[in-house]
Amino acid sequence: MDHPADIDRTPKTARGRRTRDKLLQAAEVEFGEKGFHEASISGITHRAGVALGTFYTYFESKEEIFQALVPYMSHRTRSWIAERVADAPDRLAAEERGIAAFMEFVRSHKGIYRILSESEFVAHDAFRAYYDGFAKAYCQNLATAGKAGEIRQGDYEVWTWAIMGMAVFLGMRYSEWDEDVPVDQVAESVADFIRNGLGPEGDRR
Amino acid sequence: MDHPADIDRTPKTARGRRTRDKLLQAAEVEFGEKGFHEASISGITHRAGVALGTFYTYFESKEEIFQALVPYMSHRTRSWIAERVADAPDRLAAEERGIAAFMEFVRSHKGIYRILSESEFVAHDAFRAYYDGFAKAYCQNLATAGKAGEIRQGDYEVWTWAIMGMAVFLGMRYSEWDEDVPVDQVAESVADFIRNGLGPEGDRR
DNA sequence: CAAGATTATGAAAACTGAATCAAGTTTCAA
DNA sequence: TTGAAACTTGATTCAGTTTTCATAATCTTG
Repeated sequence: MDHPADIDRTPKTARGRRTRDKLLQAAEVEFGEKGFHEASISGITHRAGVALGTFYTYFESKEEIFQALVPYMSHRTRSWIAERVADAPDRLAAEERGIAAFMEFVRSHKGIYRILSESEFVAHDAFRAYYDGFAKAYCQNLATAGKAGEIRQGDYEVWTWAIMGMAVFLGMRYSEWDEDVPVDQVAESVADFIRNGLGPEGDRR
Repeated sequence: MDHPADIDRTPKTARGRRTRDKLLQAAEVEFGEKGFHEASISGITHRAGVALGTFYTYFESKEEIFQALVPYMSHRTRSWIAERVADAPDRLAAEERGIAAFMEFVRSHKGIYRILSESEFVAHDAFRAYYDGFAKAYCQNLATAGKAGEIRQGDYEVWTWAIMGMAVFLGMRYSEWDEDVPVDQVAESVADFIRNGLGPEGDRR
């Protein structure tokens, strides 16, 4: 697994950029379908309609192309959600829409979801950067909402990670494993949880 | 990757059982340290102090021994938590202790936690069985607490998955990635969230 | 349009690690 | 004590992959 050192593999022409893109798109399908371990470089070049050797013009290894995929996937996820949350009247409404949007995203982009999840083991740095970045923005949102009196004061960072975890697990359970329950119904139940907690009525403390 | 079909690989003698156990223990270390992809069968047999061929007396493949590991790991996780939650006065106290226990478990058993997480991709059936089983018991607990008036009525299944997601993400963030924040402090913040939600004070609906 | 740079090709070489197997050792029931 | 079954060994085989490289095609620039 040794490579010709750190050569510059950036495409210099339009053709090069096109080919690199074809490889990335093909990799998205290949990894999404087979997972990292089962995927092969020849599978990727085959899907891209390109010779095997061409791969090494732009990437050093299977790991590297996978890694290159993660920021792009994470960007797509975040913009999908952002679009659908943009016009929420307040933070708590945004939470409900955000969960619903995330679940819809997983249902319609199984491959991306899989790549993002698997990156925890294959491209750990990219994975961590993705969640750290998301969390930072999210935490900021909570703090702002806190100032505006839309939500309580508290440990926003911990709450951020708690909510991200909720979303990911609900996406796994109700979008990846089983699509029978309508997204909005799940989102409503979580939103209720996020707003009111589980404590008995009239017994807040 | 084809194997001599479905031969009976159960050990028949005490020596056999011992060797199989050595292999499982070695596999726990090897997988925990390197992850599935990087781990090798020769690495496992080496750690077990056993010849390469011996592996195939008891297991068919790397996948199979990994799979065999998951139920055992999941059992250890659940009993660790159960022990520490047993004497909680009520459900909401149990939640707080449960999160803290889980986070402590991750801190002190990194390898096991890693295997369990990675099983999503390597031994998907075992992974799913683990979470389905856990969720079922958990959901039951919530329902009982609901009847007893310790928590509100609601969609216990969705809430169950939400809470499991919280725990997993908080474990990742505050036990795997960064152990600086004390476990109890995180647990307290989540417990507050679980009890009261984020909605502004005196504005429950 | 010529020449230099970039990109594309795919057969072949190198590599990797799983899987086999024939030969030897240990166990244990009779 | 004995011998058949269970177990162990590790060099070798093997299937599949990655990686290289010489050659060719294509762009780009002056």
